Amino acid sequence: METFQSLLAKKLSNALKNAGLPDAGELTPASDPRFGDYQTNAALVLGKQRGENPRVLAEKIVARFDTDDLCDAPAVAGPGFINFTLRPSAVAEKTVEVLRDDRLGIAEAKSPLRVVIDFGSPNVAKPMHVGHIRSTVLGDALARIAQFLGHEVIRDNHIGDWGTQFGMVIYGWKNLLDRRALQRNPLTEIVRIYKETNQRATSDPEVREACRQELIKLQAGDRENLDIWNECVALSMQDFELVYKLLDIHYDIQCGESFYHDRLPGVVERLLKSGIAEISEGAVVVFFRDNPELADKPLIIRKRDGGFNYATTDVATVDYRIDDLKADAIWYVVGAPQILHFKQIFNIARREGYTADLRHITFGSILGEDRKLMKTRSGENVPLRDLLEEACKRARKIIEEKNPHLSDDEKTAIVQKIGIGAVKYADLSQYRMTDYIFSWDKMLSLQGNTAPYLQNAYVRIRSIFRKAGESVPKIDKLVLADSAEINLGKRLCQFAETVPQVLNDFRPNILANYLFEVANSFHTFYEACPVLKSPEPARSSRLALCDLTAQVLKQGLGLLGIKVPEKM
RNA sequence: GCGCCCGUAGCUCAGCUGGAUAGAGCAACGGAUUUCUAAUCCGUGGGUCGGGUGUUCGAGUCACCCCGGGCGCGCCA
Repeated sequence: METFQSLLAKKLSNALKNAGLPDAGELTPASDPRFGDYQTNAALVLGKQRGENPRVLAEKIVARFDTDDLCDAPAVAGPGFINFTLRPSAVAEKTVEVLRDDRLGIAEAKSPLRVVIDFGSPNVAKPMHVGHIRSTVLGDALARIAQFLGHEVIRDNHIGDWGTQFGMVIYGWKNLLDRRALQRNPLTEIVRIYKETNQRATSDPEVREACRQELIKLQAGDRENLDIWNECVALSMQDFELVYKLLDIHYDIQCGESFYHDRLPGVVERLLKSGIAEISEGAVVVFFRDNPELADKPLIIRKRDGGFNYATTDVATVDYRIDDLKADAIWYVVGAPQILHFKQIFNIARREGYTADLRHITFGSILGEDRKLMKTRSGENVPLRDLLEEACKRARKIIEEKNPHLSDDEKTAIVQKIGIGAVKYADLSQYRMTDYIFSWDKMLSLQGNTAPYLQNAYVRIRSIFRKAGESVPKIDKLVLADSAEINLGKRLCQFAETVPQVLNDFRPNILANYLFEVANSFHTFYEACPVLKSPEPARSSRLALCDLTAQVLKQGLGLLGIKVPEKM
């Protein structure tokens, strides 16, 4: 199925050829409804290239443009733009086409990639907190979208399960552990012993040294320490799973840092051998002398004491993902503070001859109402599970107010979709690089660009079908007369143009904003155009529009990892 | 010192590769409901796009310099 955009672009290309001109500029949705539905700046670009009057060129192009019932005669406007307005009949036909397509018009990628997406990556022995929302939710949405577009996605949870923190955890386990507390709430107890050990270590050099020894024993394969480590990892994973279940997130593989442990010596040897790394002040270091930006920022891959670090693991991770998993691309959904680190890692990968497409997909922070990093009142990280439960609690309160007659079971199911959806949407509807201020009232509001507003549009449609008591009519012809109908139809046809755009720059907010516009157009239509009370053929047409709107909302939100309720 | 990100309406934010008179939502004000979920819709007011210089037919967008905020830069992850 072809979108209006690509149909028009082809026609434009033909017109240019017939006018003896090369392809130029671009054909995009109109910047303003006054200018029609699509516009091209081809004549402006060509005018500049050839030193000719753009308006004259535009006229020449328009004269050779075959509209073919698709749109009205293109109009030349302003400095030389060409504007296209779709004919309602063409919109009606395309809408039917989209309705019959189980992909809602969205084409699969021409050259599918195998892409590893690295997102989430919580640390063992620490509960997941707000800091993990963005990576997790953004990574999951990108994975869903890439997968839907036909890419082969491998979702990888790069868990922090092998850091220096284990020296302290093991020391705490051996000296401070309360077994009963561990049974009651495992992660809380592990965090407690970790924190307490950390405190002791800062003030007491002997404790610090003891922790170091525990870490060395662990890394040397000491049985007792390995057992403790294994148990901590398992308990932490159980805790992560609870959150993933709430968020409806799954991973294909969970290769944490420990997975790469025994590959690290080989990595360092290889880099030394190839001359990419060298020994400096007793450590093994990679310099980036020919890169002005990195010239004064070397990267240590083996410490003076022989230990490996984060950077070593990340080099090994690139190896595994490309050599073993055969990835064409790796997307790292990791916060902006690590930009430098990934530049270094990617630079090494290129020097080693890897050609895979490596992307660091960065994002900003979540701030509290005070515009500082979001923390609890006591200054701690807000546990993610608490936050999600709070979201559901608040959603329940609203539902009970608005729709008290729902059964308890119904409410519970709805509340999860609304509460979790609100948290996810608040994140995804905003450009990922901007820090955003976390506000319960805003994200759960029924007005504005929020998940509940979009979900409500869906619910209203479902309500119409319940009321009608009939299944969706199979239609082969739509009649679009009212401007609200035509606008909605156009909007729905744009779904296929919007979704692929997200991956241009990894911006799910493009899809979120589109869905908001769909819901807006639908509500306008809903006010202006009665559905069930209309005579045929309007009634069937409108039912079909409703049906397609519901499908686009459900599919679109689904691609963002957000569910829709039938009632709310 | 070097580098990265951000700065757009009172508030929260869109504006991908430079395109026409800069847009939403909230808040404010004014309307609409015998109607499929008013949980909505329609309308009004609101801007030196942090400041400046430059590049060009055209700059919120690109380059350079400032201002303000955040972050990162050999032995943490």
